[in-house]
Amino acid sequence: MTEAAPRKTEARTVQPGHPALPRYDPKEIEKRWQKRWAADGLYRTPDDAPQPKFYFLTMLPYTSGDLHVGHWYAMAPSDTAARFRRMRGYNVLFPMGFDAFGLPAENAAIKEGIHPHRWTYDNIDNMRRQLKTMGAMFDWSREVRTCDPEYYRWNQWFFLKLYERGLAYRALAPANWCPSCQTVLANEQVLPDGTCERCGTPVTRRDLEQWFLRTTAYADELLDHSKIEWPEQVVAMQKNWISRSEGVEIAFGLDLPAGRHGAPGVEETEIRVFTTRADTIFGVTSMVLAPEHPLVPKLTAPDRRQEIDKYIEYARRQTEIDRMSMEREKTGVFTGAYCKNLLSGEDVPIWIADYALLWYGTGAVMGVPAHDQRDFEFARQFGLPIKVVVAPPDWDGAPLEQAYVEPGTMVNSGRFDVLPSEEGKQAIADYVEAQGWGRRSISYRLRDWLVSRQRYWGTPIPIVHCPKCGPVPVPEPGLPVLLPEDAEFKPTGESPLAGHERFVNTTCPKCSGPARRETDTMDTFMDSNWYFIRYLSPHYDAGPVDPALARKWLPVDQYTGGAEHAVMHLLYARFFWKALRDLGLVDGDEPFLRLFNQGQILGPDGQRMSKSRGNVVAPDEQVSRYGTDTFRCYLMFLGPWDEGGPYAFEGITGIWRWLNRVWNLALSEPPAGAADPVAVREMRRVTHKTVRRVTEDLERFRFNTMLAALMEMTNHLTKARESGPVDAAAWDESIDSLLRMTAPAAPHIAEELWTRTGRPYSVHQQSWPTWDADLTQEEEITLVVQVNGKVRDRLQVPADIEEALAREMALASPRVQAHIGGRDVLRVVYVPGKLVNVVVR
RNA sequence: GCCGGGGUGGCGGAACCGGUAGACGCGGCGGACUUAAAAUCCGCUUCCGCCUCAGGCGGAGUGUGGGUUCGACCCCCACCCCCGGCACCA
Repeated sequence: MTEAAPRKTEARTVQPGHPALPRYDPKEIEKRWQKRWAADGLYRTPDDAPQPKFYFLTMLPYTSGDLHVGHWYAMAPSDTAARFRRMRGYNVLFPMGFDAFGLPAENAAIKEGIHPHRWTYDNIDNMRRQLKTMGAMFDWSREVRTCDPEYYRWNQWFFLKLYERGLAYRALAPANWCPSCQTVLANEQVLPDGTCERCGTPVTRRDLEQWFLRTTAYADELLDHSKIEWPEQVVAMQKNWISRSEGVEIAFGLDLPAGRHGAPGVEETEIRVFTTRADTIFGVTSMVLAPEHPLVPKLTAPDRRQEIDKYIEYARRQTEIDRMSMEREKTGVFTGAYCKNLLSGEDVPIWIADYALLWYGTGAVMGVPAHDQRDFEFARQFGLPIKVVVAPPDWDGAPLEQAYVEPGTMVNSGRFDVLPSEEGKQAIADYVEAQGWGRRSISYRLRDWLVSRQRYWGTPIPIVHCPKCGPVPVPEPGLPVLLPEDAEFKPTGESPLAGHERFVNTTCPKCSGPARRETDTMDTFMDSNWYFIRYLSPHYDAGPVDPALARKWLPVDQYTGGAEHAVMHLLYARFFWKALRDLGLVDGDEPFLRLFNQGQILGPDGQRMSKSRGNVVAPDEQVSRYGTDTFRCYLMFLGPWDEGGPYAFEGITGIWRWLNRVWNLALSEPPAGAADPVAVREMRRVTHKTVRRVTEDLERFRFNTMLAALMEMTNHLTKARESGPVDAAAWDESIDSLLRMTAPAAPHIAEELWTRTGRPYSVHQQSWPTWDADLTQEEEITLVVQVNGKVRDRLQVPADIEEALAREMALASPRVQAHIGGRDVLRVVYVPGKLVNVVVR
């Protein structure tokens, strides 16, 4: 590729009062520079550059096949910020890859008869092509595809490391089952309304042997975000999701009367509950067990058995939707058994009810209707006594209309009476611990991550089930356990791999006897746990990452992506990183030091874009009409990046016009001659102020105001040129800065103009301009004069005006005098450089 | 219900640390160029009222109602609405 130069055949536009200029033709320019940059390896990130490293990561796309506006909205501003970093002297790593495993590939295969492998790789090729039209500085030499065996091999390797450490385990558990996807889902993948986040089908429960990763082992550490700069919103969502509660585990005595033993030999002598309200223990009037609680069959009275069984059956049939529906009346059944409140000595009837959740706390709730709204409703429903033990202020002993959950003074609580309930909480916890009836404990809402999936297009779990040895890890030389190409992948509820004889039948690595492979595959969030580590050395085969490069590049300095991943990817990835840290594979406690969530781009109607609504904006179409640079800038100009918002087709012309003005400005000779010194100083002031504004805006990802500042500068230069001779040096400085500052947002036009104005290739290897604070000083300011806080006059005064003079001028203003109207001046407030406020009355 | 974020012209949005509300852009209106249109360029454009109307003057105004302050889009209190998340978590 030769140096770009204006060609004779080019179309020209005539500017009023200016010689004919070549026309701005983004199509031609953009294609040409993309080729040149690729040929020159301009965006290859060296591992050994002397500059400080900066790892700028943006979330990789799922291989849906088409790059939509949402991708552009996420990536173009990220690219701009990364380019800015680079110009500021950092060695910036800005990689890209493809999240390539997952259900859609399989569904497409079933629907259209294309193999998931083929579907995925075709999509990758198309998306890579589309991504390249963005003109981003992605280092394609580091591309990662998560469905490549050389990638998922390390998923398996990690899995085995976690398994060795007891962080991966298999357990029988009631799992979220999507009848449509025919697979289990992690809790995070069930929407609040109880439907599958992928297909919207109501999720049901199934008891299944599943693989889990022990995320709860890191619950407390995951709750600590003090080492990272993340949006408050995401931090709040993670905290909320993990939700730590401090309380006490307390035993209730279980001494079943003869004849009440459901089964011979009930060895348990207690039921343990978890409570955060130990202070209310004297108010317990029922014990509520989750229907699936293991003690239930043992302690149910024979005459209650039928009803209890019916209720258990009813509870397990509930979909998440039923179970979560609001305003539902409390249901439950009495077991016929009692337990003993060890503190009060009272007998307490044992019930089962589905508002007690097996997985939370101990799966058993002490029912305190007076001080817990759920228990209150339950007691009302079944006529259980409501015993007040924490007196509300001014309580006259009347029955409560609803649970009183606030602190108060303890009553009816034996030796703890009269204590403030907050103190009572501690006193009772101490007492319980001293008596050996329980201990303080912590419960989390967070549950372990269910990672196995009964689907084909994913990473096979590298375990062999041997009838003699049980589950046996595949030894490292046996990795990767390859996903067979020729599987029948119709969903049956069992993994499609289960029907693949050659895959399933194997020998036990331990005893060499016949054995069967695990046929479940891993959740695709496993892939996104560490893809950013693989970018560093995508083809390294002695480990998941070249350790030297891991030390150099990790952790990620800046991560950008959508907030929808707050409690899935972003939580799993933090967990995973911490596990890797403890395995000695990475250093540091957090994978992503800074996070920024862009908002969501909506259709022109303000609704989520969807084919069915017909409000989808096709990026390719916008690009072919206006060019990549215009489209990139427009996405950034729409509004604050973290807010997202509707895409308005009309507005893009504003950016288009602006880039054309920049084009004309840079290529036209300004009128020569002796320039007015005031105008020269003004031009330099505008330029240096703009450099400051743009720099500060880019640091904070405020692309919309950055572009507004560049437009203002452009407008100023246009006017300056119209209104007389221009100082050549000041003009050159302005154009130079303008082009450098335009380069991150509109890389192609900036490069073209940079070259056409005789500057050395490439603008993207130039340093970012700096500003001179002295030159940004205004000579004149507008002094606002207020009377009683209302603006009454504006005076043009020298910036360094003396206070006395300013006050004098303000009071002398006829407009101000008119508004004072002879009233007494009480005081005059002077704010240097801003205003004078005359207070009268 | 709880936790975050937000409510500013016709529209997207701007406003530093409490000091000119409406930058920048779209749209609209008027004008220049053109046979014409497109494109481009220039001017005006928060609302209301008034006047001696190329201009000028006054009032109101940042979801609502209060408060603090010389001065509030910004701080405080109460409330309404919108968006996102969580929601029987003991």
